[in-house]
Amino acid sequence: MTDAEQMGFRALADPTRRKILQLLATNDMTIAEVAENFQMTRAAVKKHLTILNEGNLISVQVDGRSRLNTLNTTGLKQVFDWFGYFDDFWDSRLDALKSDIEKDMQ
Amino acid sequence: MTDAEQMGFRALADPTRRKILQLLATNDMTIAEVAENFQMTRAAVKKHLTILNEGNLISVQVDGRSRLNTLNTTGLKQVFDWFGYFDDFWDSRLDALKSDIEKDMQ
DNA sequence: TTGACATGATACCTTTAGGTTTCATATAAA
DNA sequence: TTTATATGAAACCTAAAGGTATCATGTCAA
Repeated sequence: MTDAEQMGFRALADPTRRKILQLLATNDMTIAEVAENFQMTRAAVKKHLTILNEGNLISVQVDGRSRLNTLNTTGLKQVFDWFGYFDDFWDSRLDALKSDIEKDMQ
Repeated sequence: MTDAEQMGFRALADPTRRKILQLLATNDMTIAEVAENFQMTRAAVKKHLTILNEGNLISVQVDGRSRLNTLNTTGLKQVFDWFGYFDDFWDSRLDALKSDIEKDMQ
């Protein structure tokens, strides 16, 4: 069983899936509604939604014969947390940038 | 030509490449040094480094016959910025870090 | 209860990814 | 100048990814 972090990164690697997340950030949508936004079959979109779900990036509310896909921040946070490893590096680069700016302003 | 954001996400999708970035966050390394940390051939590691470079996640300093791979925050930042789209959905460190950055930039 | 509709699921195809092996090239050292 | 060393690069293999088409299933409506 692949770990959650890996599933998240894998899910985010595809541009269609990232766009789906952005769509779902605006509105919860059924599979059919999501599919309207792409030039691929509903089956293909369904596969992407499955992968997003496995990465905990979306969750699904079953409502009769339709399923509403909603954004799930759990997976986003897991991936996001990975970046914390670079906080120090990041901050020092940020400091460098800051002093460059200050130098320019003098 | 694929856009920079996509190259970054693609580069981060592989666990070996993420580990390489963590190694390089500690020390700049030659290809051979990076390869010592994995059970795969140097050629395979080289491929990973190429993909990381294409995603602007590392940069390379040529030094005679050896090449020193160093972390490049450009690509990290590009990927990181993508998460900004979801700011409204969470209250995580993203908001904290972003406001820190904004404060520093003032 | 019958038919339409939203989705699930499987088989299949093509391209991309990740890996190996092998050989070429450039530079450092003897 | 010769030899060892660090890397580049190409050919090749296998598995996974992303897509299609097709059919099955569950649910709503008439």
